[in-house]
Amino acid sequence: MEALETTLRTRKKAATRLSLHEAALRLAMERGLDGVTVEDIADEVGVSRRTFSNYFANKEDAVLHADRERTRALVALVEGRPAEEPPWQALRAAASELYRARQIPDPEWVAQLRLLRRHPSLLARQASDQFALERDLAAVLITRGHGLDDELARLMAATFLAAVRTGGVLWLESSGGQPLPDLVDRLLGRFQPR
Amino acid sequence: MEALETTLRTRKKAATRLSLHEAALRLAMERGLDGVTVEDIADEVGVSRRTFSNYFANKEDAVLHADRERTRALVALVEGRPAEEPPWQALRAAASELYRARQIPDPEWVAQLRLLRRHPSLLARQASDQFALERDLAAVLITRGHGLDDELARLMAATFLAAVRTGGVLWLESSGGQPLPDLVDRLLGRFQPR
DNA sequence: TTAATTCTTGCTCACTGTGCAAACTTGCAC
DNA sequence: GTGCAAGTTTGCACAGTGAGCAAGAATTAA
Repeated sequence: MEALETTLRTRKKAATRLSLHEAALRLAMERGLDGVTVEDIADEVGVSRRTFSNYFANKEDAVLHADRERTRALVALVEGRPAEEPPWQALRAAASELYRARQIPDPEWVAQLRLLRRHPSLLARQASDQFALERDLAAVLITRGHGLDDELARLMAATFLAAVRTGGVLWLESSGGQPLPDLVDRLLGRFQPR
Repeated sequence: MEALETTLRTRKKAATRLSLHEAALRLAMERGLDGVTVEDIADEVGVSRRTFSNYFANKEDAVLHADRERTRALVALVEGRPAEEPPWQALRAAASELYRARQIPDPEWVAQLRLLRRHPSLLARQASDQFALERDLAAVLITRGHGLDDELARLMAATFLAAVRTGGVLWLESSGGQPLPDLVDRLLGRFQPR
């Protein structure tokens, strides 16, 4: 996982993408998503509007870049869990790992959650991203065995992601009254897979 | 439920909205969503582009109109279930009722599902619609009592809608090998929050 | 150094979403 | 029916968007 191909070109691309994402998030926080144009974001980073389009299809995508990556990471974590672990337990453990891997509450993450609440169009994109990964997650679960059929795998993946998302929402609504990881883990514990 | 306020004005509006929805769905089926402009849809119905905008924010919304209504109906059905029914059972029953209430497979519904599969942007909107209703559904569940706390209610609502959505996807993938209602009911029986 | 590959940019164009004001339609009370 | 209030449709204008294309710049591999 460390053998990232890291040529100058690759690094520059990653940096630009990250900058665009950060600028998008920051500007959207300051002025609201509607108060920001694609051009504003591009200007902020010092690239052309056209270049922005080379990286992201629209501002929503730019804002949600980190969220997408997070979900991708989550799937990878599930993949990395010990094979003998039962599916639902592996999912719970992967979620815990995800939270443990970064400072909580990650300020950027919180900023994103807040934006999500105010802007339904963001929610829509986020969901779309998650759906795209539902398939992948289900595939990972099936590969892990444990006699999971396609149907149950899909259902678990959908349920799991819904629970994680709901955790975020609830946590934000409760103004962080309790640690996010605990909340999510409790939610995940409230299911009875069979 | 029958005492619909039905003035000419109201009926005309409903008719226009429905026509726009149907035109949007039909054209999208014929040419793919990207091959259809808002103007095409408006022309088809004999109304201006501006008027389209008075009814729907964009073509995705127009295509998904019926889906939105369906989910709304589902929430209403849950609300109508006997109070003594435990929450998850009420949800299952409501889903059954929803399917029973119309011909299966409803050709329009199938058309929509097919479009959803081909166009991620539709998935995004659909999700957004469902999220909006998750809150309402959770509220209904809480009103029904049974000692549901807010957290579990939200989790149940999210899980339930995810399962219903997954049912649709799986059914479509399996080319309708089994009746959709049965599939969804089995899913709902396999996985439940407690 | 050179040639090939990849990335950035500006230009253009069709399409979109919305504010606004003028016409038009409908509802309702007389 | 007439007339007025309330609601609806339309055209117009305008800023913003996403994508194709080709010229030029940067990076890579030789």
